Amino acid sequence: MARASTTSDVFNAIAEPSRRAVLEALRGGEASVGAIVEAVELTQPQVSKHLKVLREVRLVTSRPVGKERFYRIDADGLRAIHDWTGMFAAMWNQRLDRLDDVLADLVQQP
Amino acid sequence: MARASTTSDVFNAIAEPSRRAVLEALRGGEASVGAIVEAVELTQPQVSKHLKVLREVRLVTSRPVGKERFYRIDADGLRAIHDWTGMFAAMWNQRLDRLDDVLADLVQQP
DNA sequence: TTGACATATTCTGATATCGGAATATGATAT
DNA sequence: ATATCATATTCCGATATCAGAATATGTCAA
Repeated sequence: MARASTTSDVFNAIAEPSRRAVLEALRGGEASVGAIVEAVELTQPQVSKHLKVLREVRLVTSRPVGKERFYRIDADGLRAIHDWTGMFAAMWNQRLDRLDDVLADLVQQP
Repeated sequence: MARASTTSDVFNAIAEPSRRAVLEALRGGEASVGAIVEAVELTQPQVSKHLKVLREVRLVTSRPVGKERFYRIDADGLRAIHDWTGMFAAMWNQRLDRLDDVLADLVQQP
């Protein structure tokens, strides 16, 4: 048997650098496929294929608008990975709760 | 071209469920290969091969003790993934709620 | 040195995955 | 209906990756 299919596994889905790039391109919010194609430097079919994988593991959702299709991040799956790596937080020494830092920074800005 | 080699990429290294199992088996601290083989249900050669990958991306280090070899987690690589997923923390629903609470509190306090 | 034990490596075959090119689907407008 | 634009899918060939079996390396003890 070979590796678990990328389709059913969030860890595998983000193992691909291009897919991480797509997710990063969506950090600002919704974007059409065309906008993603411009943001990351990939061809349209490549982006569509990566989006399909991300859709199948529920890392993104899409919404049709005219002939375009807007994608947005559904971050819960990423949170699962964050939590998994967080299991090992006790093994790195400084700054255990980075997320709290982020929240603190946000709060500092009125 | 196919996917980036698992050898040079921490994301790929933990994309494999067996390798995550090995890491989880090491949460308690150092363990010999034999102990890992018993903890996860894999053959010895499989475990050795997965350990090799984990070594190459620096997720584990090893230390010889007699004829055994003890492995331990080097968690910094996991921290990189933790940080990457943390980039999307603002998009987690629960955290957003929490942020809303924090902001509401701020507004309440003059 | 020989034997026993622990771990690592090499080989093989099956499958998954990628990029690229071509093509298909779907929506709107004329 | 047809053209056009946006996106999705299919086909291909090359490569990566896995599990399993066999074998190699290395360490200690008798």
